[in-house]
Amino acid sequence: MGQQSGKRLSRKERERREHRRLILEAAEELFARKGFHATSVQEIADEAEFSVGSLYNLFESKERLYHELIEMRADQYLRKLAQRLDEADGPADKVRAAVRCKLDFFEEHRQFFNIFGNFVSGAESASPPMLSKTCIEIHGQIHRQLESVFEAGIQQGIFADIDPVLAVLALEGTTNAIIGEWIHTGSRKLESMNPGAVERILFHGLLDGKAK
Amino acid sequence: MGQQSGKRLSRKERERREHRRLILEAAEELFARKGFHATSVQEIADEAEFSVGSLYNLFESKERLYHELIEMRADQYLRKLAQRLDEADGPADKVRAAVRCKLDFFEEHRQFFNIFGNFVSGAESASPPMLSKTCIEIHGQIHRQLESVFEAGIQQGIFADIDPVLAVLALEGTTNAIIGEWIHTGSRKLESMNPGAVERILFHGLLDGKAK
Amino acid sequence: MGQQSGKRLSRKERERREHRRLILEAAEELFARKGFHATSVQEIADEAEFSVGSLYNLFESKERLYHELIEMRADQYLRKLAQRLDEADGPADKVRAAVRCKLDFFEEHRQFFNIFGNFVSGAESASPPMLSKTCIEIHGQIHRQLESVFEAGIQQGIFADIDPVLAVLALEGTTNAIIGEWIHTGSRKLESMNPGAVERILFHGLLDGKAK
Amino acid sequence: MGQQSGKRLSRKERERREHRRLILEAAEELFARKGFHATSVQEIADEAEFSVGSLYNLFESKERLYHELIEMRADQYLRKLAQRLDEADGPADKVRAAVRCKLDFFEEHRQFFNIFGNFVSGAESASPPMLSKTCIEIHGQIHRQLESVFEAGIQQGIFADIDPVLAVLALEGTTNAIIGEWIHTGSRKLESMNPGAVERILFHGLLDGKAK
DNA sequence: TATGAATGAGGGTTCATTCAT
DNA sequence: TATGAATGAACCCTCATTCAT
Repeated sequence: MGQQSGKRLSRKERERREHRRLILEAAEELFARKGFHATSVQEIADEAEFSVGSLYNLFESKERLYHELIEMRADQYLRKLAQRLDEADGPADKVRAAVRCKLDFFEEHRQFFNIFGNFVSGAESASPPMLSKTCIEIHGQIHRQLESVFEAGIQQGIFADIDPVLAVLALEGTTNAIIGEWIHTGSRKLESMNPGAVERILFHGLLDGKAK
Repeated sequence: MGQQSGKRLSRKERERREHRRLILEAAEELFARKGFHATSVQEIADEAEFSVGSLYNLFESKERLYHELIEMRADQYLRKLAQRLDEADGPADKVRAAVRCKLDFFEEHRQFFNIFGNFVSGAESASPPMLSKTCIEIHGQIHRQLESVFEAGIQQGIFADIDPVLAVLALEGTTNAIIGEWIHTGSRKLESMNPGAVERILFHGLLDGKAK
Repeated sequence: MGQQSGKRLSRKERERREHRRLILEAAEELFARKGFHATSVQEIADEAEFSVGSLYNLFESKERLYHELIEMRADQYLRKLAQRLDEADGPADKVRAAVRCKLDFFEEHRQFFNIFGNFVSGAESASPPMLSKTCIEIHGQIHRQLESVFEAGIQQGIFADIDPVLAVLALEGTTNAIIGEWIHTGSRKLESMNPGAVERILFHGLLDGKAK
Repeated sequence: MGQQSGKRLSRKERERREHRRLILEAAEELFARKGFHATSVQEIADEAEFSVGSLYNLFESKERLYHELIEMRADQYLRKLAQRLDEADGPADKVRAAVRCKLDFFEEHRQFFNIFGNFVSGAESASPPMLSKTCIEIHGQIHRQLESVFEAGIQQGIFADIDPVLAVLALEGTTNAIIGEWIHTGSRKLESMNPGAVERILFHGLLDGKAK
């Protein structure tokens, strides 16, 4: 009863999800700023304007909340990346798409970079142990997708005969460093750090083309 | 008092430094493995075979200990890097030296990468806030050194006309990703991740040279 | 309003009582199994298939619910005991009736023994403090009834000249120990723990009759 | 070094034991009065005039503290009982010794009765689940000792041919009821509840000897 | 100087109770 | 009236830091 038009979700259920979203947002901001251990459940609840009890009605534990936060954003990212790769034509374009997708995503969710980015460097230390598994898996998925792009490009003679794993590390490492620099230098987008410049360096390297 | 002859350090002072070193070593291992918050002062003291009281006689606080640990290794790294850059001839060789220096250093001190690497991505989250300042400064010093290498290389027409900041990010990001992969995939040195392969990708990019 | 004809209880009132009964039953099982503190209001509501809100509409508090549970069963027991004592002829028979009544009652309601039995030994510890008063009163009523049986038996020369208080304690203590043993050893009725054996030991004591 | 005369315990170790004793005493009083769940660690620490932290330096957990408390007193009781049984001559005397030993012990440690006595009636509900095992075992030890006394007495024709298990339950149940009554009626020793009266009722039963 | 027991604020979590719907 | 989400005080426990010895 009542109008359940498109969504067929009860009001209760809709509210529940909204409240979860609000808490996840508050948590994202705090975890990103202070890290997992230094953020208290009380702070998250305060920031989201709920009581601790309510938080625990919606999430099993602080750890599980962190987990869900990462899974939510990571899924979002994975879906976006898959779509952009799918839309792009040919290996070179797919690499460009991957770069742009990543820069776009983390420009919008730069808080999340501080949470997820930690794992890029293999530093699982700052988070609950159980978590690293999830993060490693997600990184694995991203890497596998990109590796297959490079493999295709190498077979087609577009890319040089470089180990695809290494190619992915160069791509991911470079973009991570750039995003980190954005965040760290106070959020303005540096002129030179546009996708074009990144692609140029990835595709052609540092050496002067004319010199070759 | 006592003999201060050649070294102009008293036995007391020498012992003091040795004890600090032992504690810093124990701390490095634990911080790297479990992170700052999950490592207790008691554990560090136990591992180093001192009492907590002694630890506090030698270090102001847990936070300060972490600080000093990073400063110690970072200084070591900075000195080594400066020396290698100095020894190398010409911008291209200096870049090769920087890559090799970094891979060498973190292969020997991979524990330290889990501590210091966290800051690479701008993620100060996992550590006490005061700390990030030190780390940012150190990263700043490294970056400035490398930037001047690239500036020289560009002026000499060896490197393409790329923003040196971006070039440094590519260099640092790629090497970070590789080191992270080493550590994470269980410490064996992947075949393709030798300095030569890294330099190839940095210098010539991903595209097939013949295609150009 | 509504039909109140024969029973002079409205449907509302009848439902109310039925719901209270259902909740009390669920609570009895849980309190007996897990104790007062380890049983949550939520669990009771779930077990009885009501919401917590409904539970609180019917009972003032968890503590009061516990209270009423004990009062309900204790009244039931007191009525049954009074009836059996009334039906029995002479002090000795009344004692036999008391023993059988108690064993019968707690065989049927062994869950309740875990709740009420706690007070037997004067141990009010596990329950809310306010509760002990009710329990003490009920124990008092039982004891007074039994004491008057012994007083009569002594006056009639049937029982030895023992303090009736002590006699009641022997009767109650022995039966409590037996019921506790039943429950504890897993619910089978031990061969030797029949009312006859209990009465034998209470009436004639441990010493061999022939030896007298 | 220092004088370690009789005890060869360091001062540190002696203090440690003394502090444990003080906390156990405070805990005994509170657990006895309010039960396990209703007693907070903070309260115990306050009562013993230590900080919570100190309590946790000396005891693993609240549960373990409770455990140790029971084990300590129960061992004390078991030793005393064994000694008294050993000293007594013949089954009848041993039963007398058991009664007196129990009344003496719990007169001195009536607080402990509220903790340990709970288990007499098989009501394990009020305590942490792990605990009941310890208590059941201890009760088992006591019962086995007493059962063998009755078995011997029956074989020697001193006791009537009653199931020894039942005889033990009568002995234990009766004494429990009496101790409970002592505690509950405010600690004065009732005139009629002297060991002699208890033994009389246990040995000769309720019936008037002349009537037989 | 070296020790480690003592401290207590702060952590994550639970749950009896309330109240808007 | 029936519901169950929201509340927050209180729980047990940890650990960086201090200080008497």
